[in-house]
Amino acid sequence: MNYWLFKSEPSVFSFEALKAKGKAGTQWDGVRNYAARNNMKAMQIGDLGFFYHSNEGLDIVGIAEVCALAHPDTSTDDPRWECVDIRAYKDVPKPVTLEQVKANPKLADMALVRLGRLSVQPVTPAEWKEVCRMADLNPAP
DNA sequence: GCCAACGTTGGC
DNA sequence: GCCAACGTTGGC
Repeated sequence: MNYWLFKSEPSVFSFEALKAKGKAGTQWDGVRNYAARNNMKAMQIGDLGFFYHSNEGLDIVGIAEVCALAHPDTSTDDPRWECVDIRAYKDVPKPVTLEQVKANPKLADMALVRLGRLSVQPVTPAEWKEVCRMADLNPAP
């Protein structure tokens, strides 16, 4: 099991929108960045990822579950781009803001802080546990 | 709305 | 293969 973080602008696709997709979830399309794509290719069914709202909110609002392995992104003809499918796993009881993440020394190396623009990021088990603790999600899934 | 950071593109 | 120009992202 690996942990990840998915970024999305809520005005384009929010966690609420993901929940509305139900168990089938949706393909996480539109990613046009090699590092982000490589992260998706490394994902396995059942992997979990934080769902982060960028631009508005600036907080981790929920957890998503990978429900299909990387496959061609149907939103483009370019065969380089692949994506996984994700579905909503659960809300976090208390959203964790970027400000809180930045203020926590344990999370100083998180990609969210260091690689601000990467849209699909890996999260270490230690970071996962810490953010879950901050979100009042005990035990961490 | 601005601007910094950074990834990608394309000319050489 | 380098590097300058450009476009996009995302925090503020």
